[in-house]
Amino acid sequence: MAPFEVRLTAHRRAVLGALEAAGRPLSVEEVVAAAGVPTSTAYRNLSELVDCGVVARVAGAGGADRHELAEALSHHHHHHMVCTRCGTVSDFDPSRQLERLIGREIEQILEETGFAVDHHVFDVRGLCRRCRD
Amino acid sequence: MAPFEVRLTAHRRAVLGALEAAGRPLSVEEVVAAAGVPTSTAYRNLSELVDCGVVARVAGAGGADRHELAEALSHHHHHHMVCTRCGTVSDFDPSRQLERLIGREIEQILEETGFAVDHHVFDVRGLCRRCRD
DNA sequence: ACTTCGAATGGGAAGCATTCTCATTTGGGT
DNA sequence: ACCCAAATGAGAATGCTTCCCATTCGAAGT
Repeated sequence: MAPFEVRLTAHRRAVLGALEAAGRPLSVEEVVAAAGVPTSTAYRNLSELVDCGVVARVAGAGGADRHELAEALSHHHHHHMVCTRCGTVSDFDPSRQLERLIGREIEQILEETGFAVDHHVFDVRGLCRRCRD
Repeated sequence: MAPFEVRLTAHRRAVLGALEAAGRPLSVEEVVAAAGVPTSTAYRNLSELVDCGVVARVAGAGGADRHELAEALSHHHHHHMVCTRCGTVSDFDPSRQLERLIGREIEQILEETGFAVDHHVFDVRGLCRRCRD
């Protein structure tokens, strides 16, 4: 795999700061702009932070990946609303009931198919309020 | 956007045939191999078929996209199990109860955030039976 | 069958996001 | 202050996908 410990350098602090300030998944381009780090460093640092479990990688609208603070570090478990027009991704909280049901579903999958679920992705795609107008 | 009508040429028939035979989302490489069409044609045809609503594009484990027959043409609504080791994607059926709850959740999202959901993605990621050994 | 013309094809070039390379710099521990 | 592995960053390299464009195909009309 990859290292599970990394130094907390100024760059990485800046990257984490940008993600925290945004409170939503950012594209690499946005991270580069907000954190003021070179592109190659942004990519490398984001990957390392993902490997450490500090940052989560989420699929955006096009092919480009986005990143946000891992759930353990942010405040709660959540899912994503991906705007298929402007590409912006924002978070939303699922209901307790839904999460409970998803948990049960995952157990069933293991039983019935032998597939060991590591984590689930429940994202919705559509148009954000601004892009609907 | 793109054309909503396309000719049903031999190539496109081959592509659709490959997707139908597989019964699971295929990588472009797999489509090229199974349908025996050149890569550029596979990409173009898959995109056109996606635009027509005949084929659905689904995100795989790495950056590479996969394609399968749209739900309207296959047999039922389903979700995906993505193996993070071998990249294979297979389908599974969600319980009625889960789908009902998801529908309700989507209504709430519109009410509370103004985000108009077009469709939802509920995929699980983990290790398939073969890759667990 | 023959013609016609827009649609489809396909090989390669181009475009992007991402990863790799490697010489140089940085920083934590001794 | 010194050492050495870790981090940096500019550009090269990779890999997936889209674009270009000269050629071919095919459905509708004659």
